[in-house]
Amino acid sequence: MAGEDQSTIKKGPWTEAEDMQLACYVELFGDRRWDFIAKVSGLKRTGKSCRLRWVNYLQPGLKHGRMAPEEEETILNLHSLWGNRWSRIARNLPGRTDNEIKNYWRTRMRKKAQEWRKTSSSSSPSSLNMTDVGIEDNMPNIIFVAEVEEEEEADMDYSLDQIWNEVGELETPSINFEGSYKKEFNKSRISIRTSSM
DNA sequence: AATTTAGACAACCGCAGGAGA
DNA sequence: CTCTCCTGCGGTTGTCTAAAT
Repeated sequence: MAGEDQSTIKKGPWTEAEDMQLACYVELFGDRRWDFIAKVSGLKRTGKSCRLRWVNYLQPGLKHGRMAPEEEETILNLHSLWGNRWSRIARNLPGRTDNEIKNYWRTRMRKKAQEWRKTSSSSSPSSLNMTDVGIEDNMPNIIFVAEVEEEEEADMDYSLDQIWNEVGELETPSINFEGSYKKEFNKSRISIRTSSM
């Protein structure tokens, strides 16, 4: 245990005063020893929370707001190369954080999944070629086969997140479903076939 | 004008890996 | 060598706001 008093740990959005306090202490002690900073600053936050706040919001040089078209393109390219290695992708986008990129990607994929659902409901509902999703140009042909359980089929309780998860994973065949990828894959209700057409 | 929906952003959680005792 | 603690990463959830109905 980190020895934090659970009863006094604060959660939720940071206030401006907390931000200033954190920034001061990071200035003093550097952006490394987060548990220490959390303690000496008097902030009732965990070291983890302090680090996250600094990295994603307070750190100098961060860009906020919409992604530029060049940034979007970079994300697409790097994601097709590295998959969900957000921090790695972020290192190639100065001023952007892994969290930001992850959020951007998630939103984008959700949108794609919705578009797909619309179009697929008017055509064949049970299979999907990746090119239909509009993401894939340089992948082997991959076909989704939805194995929707009966009780879920009726009300389309077919999570968009699951769809985009699968799409995201498939974009990076080199990742080989390691670690949490594997975990998520096992939970999935979609099976995936790679066809060699 | 009120309500609902979608998008964007912020923050938490669990886990894994590395460093140091 | 083993254990503990800390940090960083990726996934997930919550919140806020703008747009649509």
